[in-house]
Amino acid sequence: MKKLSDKQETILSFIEEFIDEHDYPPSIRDIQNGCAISSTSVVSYNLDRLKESGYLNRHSEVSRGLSLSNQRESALSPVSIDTVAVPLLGTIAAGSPFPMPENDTWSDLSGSELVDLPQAIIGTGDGIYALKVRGDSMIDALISDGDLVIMEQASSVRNGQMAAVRIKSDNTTTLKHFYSEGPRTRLEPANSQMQAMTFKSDDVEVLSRVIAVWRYLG
Amino acid sequence: MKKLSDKQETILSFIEEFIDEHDYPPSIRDIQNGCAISSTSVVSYNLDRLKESGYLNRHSEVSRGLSLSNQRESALSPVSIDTVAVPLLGTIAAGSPFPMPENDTWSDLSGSELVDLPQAIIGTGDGIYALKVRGDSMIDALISDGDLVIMEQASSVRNGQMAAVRIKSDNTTTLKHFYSEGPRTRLEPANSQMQAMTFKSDDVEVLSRVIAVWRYLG
DNA sequence: AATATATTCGCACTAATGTTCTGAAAACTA
DNA sequence: TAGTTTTCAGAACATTAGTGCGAATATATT
Repeated sequence: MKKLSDKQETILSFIEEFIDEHDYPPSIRDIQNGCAISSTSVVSYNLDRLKESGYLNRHSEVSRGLSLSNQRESALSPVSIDTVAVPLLGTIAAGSPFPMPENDTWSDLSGSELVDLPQAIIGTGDGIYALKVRGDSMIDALISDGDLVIMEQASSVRNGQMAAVRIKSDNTTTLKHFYSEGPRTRLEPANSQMQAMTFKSDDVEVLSRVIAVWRYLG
Repeated sequence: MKKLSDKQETILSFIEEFIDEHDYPPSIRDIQNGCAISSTSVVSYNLDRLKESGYLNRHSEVSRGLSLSNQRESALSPVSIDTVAVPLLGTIAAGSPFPMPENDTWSDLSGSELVDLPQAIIGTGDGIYALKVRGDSMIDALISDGDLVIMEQASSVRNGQMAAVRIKSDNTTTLKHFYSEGPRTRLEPANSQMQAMTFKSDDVEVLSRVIAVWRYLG
C-alpha cells in the first residue's frame, strides 16, 4: 500500500481518535482544526488521497461520511475480535453441590458476573456457563484452586469426559469423569484419593460437560 | 429504563443497522426515510426521547452526531466484547528449546496463527504470545499435552512464577519455576521427575512469564 | 366529556458541512 | 535550471442536515 505523507498519517490518526472518542466520524472542519490545517480544501484533498490509497472510505456529499477501511483497522495490532460473555455462576468445591442454572431462568442471568470467552470456541454462548474452582479436589484432572471451568449444558457425554452429573437417588450433583458401562455408569472423581463409584445408568443424569479450563496466573 | 414506543424501537434498530452498514451514523433525514416517518421534526422529537431514556447520545448541531449508549449495546445478547488476538508462536515440548519472538520482528507476526483472548485479561496484547504444549513435561504444573500457555514478555518475575528463561552460558531456553536466591537463581522444572538446578543469577535471563493457561476439552 | 399531556405535521429557516475553482507554493524530474 | 506534478490557500458556493414553531392529532387523566 502506498506510503502516506506526514499530513496524511496525522489525519488518519486523528480520524481514528475522533471516532474512538465520539463514536461518529469527524467533519472536514473537525479534521482541519484538529490537525491544524489551513484550509478545508487541503483536508478534502488529502482525504481523497487516503481513499485512493485504500486507508479509508469516503462517501461524497455525506457529512461525516468517513469510515476506516478494514486494512487500516487490522493494521492496528493487536486484532480485535468478538467474544461472548458467559455467566460465572459460582464456585465449585470438593464434593459439595454446586450451582446450576435454575429451571428456565437461563436467559435471566443478569445478576451474575460474566466471563469473556472467544466466540470461535463457544459459538453463541447458549447453554454455556463458568464455575470457579475452590480447593484442589480436582487436582488429578489438572484443575486447581482458582481455575475457571467452562461448562456446556449437555444431556450426554462421551466416555472419559468430565461432566456435571446428578445422582437422582441422592439428589446430589458433582463433577466427575463419566464412563458408561452398559446398565451401570462409573463415575471417577478427578482426585485419585477418592474412590470411583458405579451407579445404575438410569440413576445418573448428565447435566453439562466440561469444555474448557482457564487458569489465570497473572 | 423507560419503555420505548414502537416508533422509538424502530428508530433505534434503524440506527444500529445503519451504523453497522455504513460505519457512520444516519442523518435525521436518513432515519426519516428509513423508518417511513412523515417529518424530520418527528424524528428529532423521538431522538430526544431516546436520549432522555438513555438509549443514545445526541450531540446538538452536529450532523449525524448520534451514538448508541452502552446500555443499549450491552442489551443485545449475547454480549459481545473485544478481545485481542495473540500470535500462537509454536509448540513447546519437554526440555526442547521453543520459539521466541525474533529480535524486533515483534510487530511482524502476520504469518503466525492467532489465538483470541479476553482483552480484560491481557490488556492491549502487546508482548503477549501463546505456545501450545506438547507432551506432559509440565504435568506437575497442571499443564498437559494440548494446553495453550499464554506468555507475556517480561524481564523479571516474582519467585515461584513460571517463566521462560534463557541460560546464557548454554544459550538454551526453557520453561521453569523461577526462584531468586540472591547471587544464585534456582530453576525448578514443572515435572518432579526432573532436578532443580541453580545458576549464577547473571547467567539467567528472564524472557517472559506465564500468565495463563487455556485447556480446551471440546 | 373536559382537560392535560404527549406525539405528529409541514414547512421555513439557519447552521453545519462538503465541493469547487483559481492561483501559488513546494516537491520532484529530467 | 526548466518543466512537471503534487500539495496548499483562501474564499465563494451548494448541499446536507439540524432546529424552531404553530397547529393538528392522538393518548392519557380526572
